[in-house]
Amino acid sequence: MDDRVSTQLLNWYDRNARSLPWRALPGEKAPDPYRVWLSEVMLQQTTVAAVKPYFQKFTQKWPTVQDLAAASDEDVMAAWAGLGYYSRARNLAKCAREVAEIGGFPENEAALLKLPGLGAYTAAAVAAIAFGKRAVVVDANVERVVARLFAITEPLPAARKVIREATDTITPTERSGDFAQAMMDLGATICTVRDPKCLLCPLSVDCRAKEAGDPTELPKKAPKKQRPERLGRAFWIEQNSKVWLVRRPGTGMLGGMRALPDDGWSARSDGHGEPPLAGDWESFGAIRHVFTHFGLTLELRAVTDLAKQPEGDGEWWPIEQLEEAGLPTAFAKAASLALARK
DNA sequence: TAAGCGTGGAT
DNA sequence: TATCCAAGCTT
Repeated sequence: MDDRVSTQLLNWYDRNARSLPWRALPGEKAPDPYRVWLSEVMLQQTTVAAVKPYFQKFTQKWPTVQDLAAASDEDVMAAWAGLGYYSRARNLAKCAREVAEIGGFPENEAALLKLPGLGAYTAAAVAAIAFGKRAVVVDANVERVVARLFAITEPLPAARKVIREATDTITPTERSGDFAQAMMDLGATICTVRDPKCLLCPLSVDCRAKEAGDPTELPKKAPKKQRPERLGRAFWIEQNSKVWLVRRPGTGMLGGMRALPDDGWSARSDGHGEPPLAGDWESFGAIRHVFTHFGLTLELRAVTDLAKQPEGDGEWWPIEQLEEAGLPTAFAKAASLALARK
């Protein structure tokens, strides 16, 4: 049934492919590797809807990988603000410089895998989509489709190896990039987590989960542990219509991003509560934000009458232009508390 | 292998 | 409101 699966799927894709900004239109030549790579990195654990405006912004600002390679870390991080998983932005800039240095993207999967920010999925996807290489592309969509197609009942993540092997058996030699995108489109629009549209599925004839009854039972997943809660404080230090912003350390939580000074909630459990300098601090309320591995209540404390200047690595930022600072969402929410007071 | 790492939309 | 989840990578 292997050939039938890929044939059916590619026929379906020819009629139903989603039109996306980083895709070549049907009949066009292969898409620009830079755009493929950029979109794939942005799409890591991120929805198509969230990526679209960022992809537009980045390709407008930096039309080629050479342009991106020439950009400062600061500008790249600020442009990425709000998209999440900020190590992607750090690696994006690093990768662009490596690629520009060697004169273009490597075309084979093994070489792509060595670039920063490209793991098994992204290296395979770029090799297949941008360079027409046969590669076994497995993302969360493919995991779901394949687990159902082959009725693989072992829970994730342990099932990854078996799922990859099964995907290998149905990946065609020709058009493996289209095949990968077709699998992802199918997973996103037909073979969905809840309420799969089996009546519209080009693979339903071969689907063992459908045959067994309820495809939504697959893939099984290991239970996840509950999310702890933390309490932290951010500090609004204002003077002459400017606010004091710091640059967070290059690695770890929100690494490399501009931020309000805080009391260390990201590096420990609760923050220590101590403001960065002495003064007459006032409470501006609190916001709530949920990260992947903990929930945060973030109190905002403010001082506008400075006894002495803040010290260390930071900058006075015009409050009128706070949008352009590129604050990650938790701090952007906190800042909105201060702005609401004006 | 498991944990750390964001965010917003859907349900 | 709470939970789940998305075109995963790094250490």
